[in-house]
Amino acid sequence: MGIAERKEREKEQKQNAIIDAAEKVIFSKGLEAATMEEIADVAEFSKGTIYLYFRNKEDLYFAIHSRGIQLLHQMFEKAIKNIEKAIDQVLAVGRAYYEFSKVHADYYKAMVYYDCHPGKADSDSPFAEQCNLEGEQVLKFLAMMIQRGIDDKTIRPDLDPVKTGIILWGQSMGMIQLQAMGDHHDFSDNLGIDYEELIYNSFDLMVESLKNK
Amino acid sequence: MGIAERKEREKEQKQNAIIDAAEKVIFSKGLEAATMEEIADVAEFSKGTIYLYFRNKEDLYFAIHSRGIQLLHQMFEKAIKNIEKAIDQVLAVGRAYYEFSKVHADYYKAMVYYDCHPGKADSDSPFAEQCNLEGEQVLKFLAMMIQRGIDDKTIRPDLDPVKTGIILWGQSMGMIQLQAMGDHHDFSDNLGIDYEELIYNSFDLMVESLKNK
DNA sequence: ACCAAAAAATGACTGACGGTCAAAAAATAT
DNA sequence: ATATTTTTTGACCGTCAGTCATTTTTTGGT
Repeated sequence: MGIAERKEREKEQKQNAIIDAAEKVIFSKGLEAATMEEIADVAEFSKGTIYLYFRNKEDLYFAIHSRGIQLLHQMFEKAIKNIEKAIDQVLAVGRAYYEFSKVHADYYKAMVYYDCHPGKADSDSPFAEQCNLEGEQVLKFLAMMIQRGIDDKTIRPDLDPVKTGIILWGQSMGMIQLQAMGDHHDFSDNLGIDYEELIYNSFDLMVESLKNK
Repeated sequence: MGIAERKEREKEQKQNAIIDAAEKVIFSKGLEAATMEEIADVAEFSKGTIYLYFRNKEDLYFAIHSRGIQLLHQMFEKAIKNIEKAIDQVLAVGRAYYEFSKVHADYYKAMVYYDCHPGKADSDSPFAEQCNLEGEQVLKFLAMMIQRGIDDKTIRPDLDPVKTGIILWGQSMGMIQLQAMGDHHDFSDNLGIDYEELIYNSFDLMVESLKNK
């Protein structure tokens, strides 16, 4: 009797359809302006149904966030594909991150929103859980890259791979966030700073500080 | 006739009293949970009066944010007081930033909220303006520090002071934000990472990459 | 085919909150 | 004492997240 399985599948399909709708609405109108009612309309469900599949609005953010991390992770994997030395992979991953923040700006914004938000205490939805897991996987990816660099002697052997991975993550995030800040506030448009160049400069500095000379 | 002047003074006092009340409420209940009604109660005004002094809720955030930057700037100034070499000042400022994020966690959170928020288009309140100005002053402070380092030969002469200042700012912000993320999501508590150590490590790496060797 | 029980979907309703504004109160000027 | 201007008020409005009694659809036994 495959009814239970079919229902399981249908439930997941409906969930994904709702996330699709949420993306459409949120990406076009912004996080705050998007209403559950409109998301429901686009998903062709009633509002009440949305709440059968997601605990609340925040939960929908988590789901979108999760898709974003997966996309980012894929871009990271692709970025290092044809690069020999791990130290060069570090730069490639940094650039991929920046690329992500531009090409998938909507996902990026959703992710930042989640990261910067104090998050209600009861964030124990399956989607929040998945975000954490996927975040850890990205960190693991970075740590492995550093380890390869130590192994192939292109990265200083005195660095801790896990910690260094986290540091790279944090510093890159900060630089990219800086640009995002500059975008929505008028913050320092005064000197006409080229953020792309600045970010690449910062990546160079970071790579420089890791190099095994 | 000093009535106009007195009224001016009173208006400012009332404004500050409202910001005080907003801080009390927002710092104790969080940004979202705080209501204008409660802020008004604490300030001992009616809700309508609040809106005579502030355009909207966001405007109150800006005012709090502005106080936060001023405090941070003061801590930066104090941090470099008795330090000779500019390169050592860089580290001191980084540590002061981290200190700020811990000691004035409430202000820090308010500032992050502002920085990460897409910000409604009409952010042309006097308080938003002031935030931008104060932010630029901090950047100027950092740029001057780098310039001193180039002058006293402790920092690489090939670096652009303004850009490098911004990079330091962005990278430090990213590292500290990482810790804040770890605090409210369960993000990578798995490996029991000591964030304080990690942040200090990252500062060391940054300083290292600036040193004139 | 039929029907009862279970599962899924609905949408009117609630409570809460940000923001407004006509009216009231207070301060000032004449 | 009174007219005028400034300041304050709080009832009111529209909106939206989230709920739940009711309806619709699906399932499984006969």
